[in-house]
Amino acid sequence: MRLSTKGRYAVTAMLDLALHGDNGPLTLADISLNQGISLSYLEQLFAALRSKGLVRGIRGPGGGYFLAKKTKDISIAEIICAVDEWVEFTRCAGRENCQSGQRCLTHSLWNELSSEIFDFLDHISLANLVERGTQNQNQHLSYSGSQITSSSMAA
Amino acid sequence: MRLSTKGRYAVTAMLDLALHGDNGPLTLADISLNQGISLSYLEQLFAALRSKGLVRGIRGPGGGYFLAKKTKDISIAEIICAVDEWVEFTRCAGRENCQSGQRCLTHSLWNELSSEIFDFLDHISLANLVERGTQNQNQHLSYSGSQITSSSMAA
DNA sequence: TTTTTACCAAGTAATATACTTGGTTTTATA
DNA sequence: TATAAAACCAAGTATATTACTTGGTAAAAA
Repeated sequence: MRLSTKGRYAVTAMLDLALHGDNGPLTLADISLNQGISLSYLEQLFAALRSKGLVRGIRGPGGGYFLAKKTKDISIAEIICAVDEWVEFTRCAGRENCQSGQRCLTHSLWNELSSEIFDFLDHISLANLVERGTQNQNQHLSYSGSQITSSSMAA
Repeated sequence: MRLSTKGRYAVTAMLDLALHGDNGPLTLADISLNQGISLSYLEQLFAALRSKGLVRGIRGPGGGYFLAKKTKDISIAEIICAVDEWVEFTRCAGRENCQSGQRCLTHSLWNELSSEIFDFLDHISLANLVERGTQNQNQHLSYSGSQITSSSMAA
């Protein structure tokens, strides 16, 4: 998987868009100023976000970008995937030089962990983050994913 | 934050070590063969893992590496941090050109999300992954972190 | 004393990141 | 209708990171 600064830029920009709310479209120049990201780099990120149907762009004066979906329907995973692409690796699929089993086992375990991280990020929406910002400071984000306790895993 | 292929290599190698269990130390040459990672690159990764007290190396014939702690006491976050270093960004700390508030808000929201991801990975241990491997296939990993439901966040 | 291993340092090639330059459309508005 | 503001697009470049290479030294078992 990947999840580095590029995805962070995208999430930060999308958050900016979400916080701006319904005050008309927000220009990339504004986001560039707000977040300290170069305009052209934002253009590239937003080309990806647009192609994935996460934002809509309006040309001409008074134009800009706004979210193409409700904030509750946009997950962090979606945003990161749009710009970073979530790679599934080690698809050794049992054949080839994986006869020992050991290799395949670590691979499949990593793949599970990878998709678990995906699920985690997929269950946090932009709306969650925004709501979090408009409330008091001492709460934490939630993970409302598969409700499995640690006891269900131990032994 | 960062969490790219380098961290994946480290986690995969540590998993290999964990699965190997108590059958004496495992050589980097073995891991290199098992996981398809270059020996010298592994050496670099293990130098970091060793300096963080996650593994111990034994020199000479019959030597190799073994885990320096119990698998239940080694979290995925620890492993990734050892090789990838977890960066805290956007420490604009309220001053400078953050008067608008908007910028600081997105920054602090991202920082919260970042530490939430850290907590998530910090609550998954090597033991969890290994146990997962020795059981049947249809279970999922658990996140036994802060038990907050989504309802506690919504409005 | 030979071999096997960890350990170490200084490189390099390939790739990804973040940015730059120089455009073209579209569209509101003066 | 001309101008300017914006999205949109393509092709570059500098920097940093990733993954690997080379060529060692040090420790310890046989």
